[in-house]
Amino acid sequence: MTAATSPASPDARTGHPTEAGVGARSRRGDGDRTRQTILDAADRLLMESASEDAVSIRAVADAVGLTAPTIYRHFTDKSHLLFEVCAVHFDRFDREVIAPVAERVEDPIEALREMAHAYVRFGLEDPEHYRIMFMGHADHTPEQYDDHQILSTGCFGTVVAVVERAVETGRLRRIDGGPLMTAYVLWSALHGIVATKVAKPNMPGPAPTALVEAVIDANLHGLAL
Amino acid sequence: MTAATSPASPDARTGHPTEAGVGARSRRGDGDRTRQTILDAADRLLMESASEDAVSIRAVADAVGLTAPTIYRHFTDKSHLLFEVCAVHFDRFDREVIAPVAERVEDPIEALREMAHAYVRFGLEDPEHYRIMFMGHADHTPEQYDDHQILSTGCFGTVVAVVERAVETGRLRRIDGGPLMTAYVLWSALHGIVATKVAKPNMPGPAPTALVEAVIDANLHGLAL
DNA sequence: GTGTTGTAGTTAACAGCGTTACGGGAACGA
DNA sequence: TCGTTCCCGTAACGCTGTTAACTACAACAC
Repeated sequence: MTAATSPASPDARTGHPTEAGVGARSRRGDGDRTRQTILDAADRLLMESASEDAVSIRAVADAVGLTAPTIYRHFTDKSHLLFEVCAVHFDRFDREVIAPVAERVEDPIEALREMAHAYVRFGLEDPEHYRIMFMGHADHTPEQYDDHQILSTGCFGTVVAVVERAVETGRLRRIDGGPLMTAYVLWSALHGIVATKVAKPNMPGPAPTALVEAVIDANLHGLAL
Repeated sequence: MTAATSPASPDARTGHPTEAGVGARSRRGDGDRTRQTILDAADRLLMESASEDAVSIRAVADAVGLTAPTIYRHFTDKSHLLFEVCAVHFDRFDREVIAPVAERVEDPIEALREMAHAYVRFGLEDPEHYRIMFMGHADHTPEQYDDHQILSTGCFGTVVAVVERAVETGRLRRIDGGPLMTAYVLWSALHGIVATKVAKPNMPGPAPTALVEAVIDANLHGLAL
């Protein structure tokens, strides 16, 4: 990568951190910088390999020029590392995509439609992140991501708020279970679309974009005659 | 289990196969019986442990009183073994649950409603089977389950037929993409419900049954006012 | 009865995994 | 200068899926 030093070479004590590597032993307070370097490397590995299996502790360690046990000084667990990597993506998605739509788009229906497309686009962009966050075994999930946390991470609250606005302005029916249930209904369908495409990218079927349109239309206007 | 021999003991050459074990070396043509024994053991392990990780090749081999490499004489791969285990469940579900509903229930709408509930019930009954079949990495999927096969396994064809009947009898709208698209819309929502509950059983939210009702109602009558 | 063949099984081993125990050295405060 | 603290490496454990090489034995032909 860089010309200065061969990055992440096993025995290179060449001095300063390389692009992705750590290089010489970090200073006393530089643990956090190393931690961030590890996060970045894991993120990159996860995106490039598109498989959680390829992101082994040893692979991450190699990528940053450390040894495997050192990772455990910065992260308690492999699942903690991976979830933190994914949480960054989900947080940014909520902050930079969903929240702006909620503010920008006046019409709640149109806002929901835009969010739906953005959500599916986001899920399919880095499928492995989506898989780890929403499709992984609960036993492999760190405690802090259990239950409510994983929902708030997934921009669910923003959607509920928009649904509430739509119900209050008379754009959506009020169903049993309230706006929360409505949000779950919509989210389930979108999650189904993403989860299918993430798990089986080559499965035949309609293009996600067309399916999202159909799902929204069906949920809004109904399929029955 | 049985009183005759200690099942699956490492060195027991005591004679006849035990309940789950193979026991004495099988005859020339008895390879298929051993194969089935392995399938049953893997199925049982998968249901009891509720985790694919617990179903290691060695664990299966131990359960039937064989050594790990022997498994490879009957199955080319771990994924092939697991998928065959799951395919049995899905086939039976289609044959014994979905198909009878399609025949028994005259009203296509009511049939779809019953199928939807049955589908979710089935998925949550043995979650690990559902996870392996529909939520696993495509790279871990044996070739013969790729693409169309996995769809026909999942009772999709039966649903499409019912939707077609509903459209032709004027019970459902004809949407862009035809009955196939309608089936995908409905299936996506159901898959979303099951996939969420399979991955995160403790996640807060409405009970699956209530959610299924809400999803069906929304898709039939629409949420918009 | 005596090979021969093919099947079903074994043992040993490889490469990789997540993870832990332990030790050493550099950087800091005193 | 001493002692503490933080960062990291080496070695190792027990597990995984999988392969190679070999053995035991039932079934067949002669």
